[in-house]
Amino acid sequence: MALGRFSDPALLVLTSLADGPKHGHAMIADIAEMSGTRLGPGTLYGAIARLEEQRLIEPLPPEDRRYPYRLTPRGERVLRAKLNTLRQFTLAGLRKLEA
Amino acid sequence: MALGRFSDPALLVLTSLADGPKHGHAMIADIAEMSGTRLGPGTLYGAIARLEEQRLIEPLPPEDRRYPYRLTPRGERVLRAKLNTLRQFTLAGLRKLEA
DNA sequence: ATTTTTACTACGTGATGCGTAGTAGTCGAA
DNA sequence: TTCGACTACTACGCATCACGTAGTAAAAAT
Repeated sequence: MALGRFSDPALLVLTSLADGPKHGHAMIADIAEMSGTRLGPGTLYGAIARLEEQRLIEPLPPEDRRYPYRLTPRGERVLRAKLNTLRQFTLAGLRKLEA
Repeated sequence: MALGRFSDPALLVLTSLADGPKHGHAMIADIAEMSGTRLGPGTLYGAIARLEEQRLIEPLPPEDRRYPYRLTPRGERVLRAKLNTLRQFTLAGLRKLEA
């Protein structure tokens, strides 16, 4: 399966966790502020479950009714690589548009 | 529906057309070189059909058995906006990872 | 003449995006 | 003290999309 299937919500979640652990609801707020995209619960928690299966994020002990998650080392590596690739890709694309 | 659903293959196709019209097979080669992702025919032509429906790309007169496409003005605007957003997003994400 | 390459079309499955509805705890105000 | 609003999820389901496989057909190469 690899990581070819790396869709928007998953990337948003990983990036939201890049500066520290967060629980679901906090991610929604963070992502909305960061990107303007407000994920619905189905979208968010679906993405979270898949990322956990892939060991890119992992749960922390629950506090109250909150289930915080953080990046795994692997998740951090994958995120960094993905962001770098994307950055280069966008620069190449914008350069293409100039010509 | 908007443009929220703007997944990888669609972005790859638009970006491939950013520096000039191409037909399907040429896009596959271009995209593979550009991003390392080799789209299968189902993925590529599905994305092309959807982008044409959305008037982001349009067909040119066929040559031989080739069906070239080019960006519409709207497609170019949308691509530019998307690439800029993505670039800012990736920079913000990478900054988060530093801290 | 046969194989290979080019350029697609057709189709099906499973994953995923995304919305709606529902649950349950907490908190402040009437 | 009960009513509503907010927080933080869970459950469910439909429609879309990614992606692989198979097949068609013409042209080029051998």
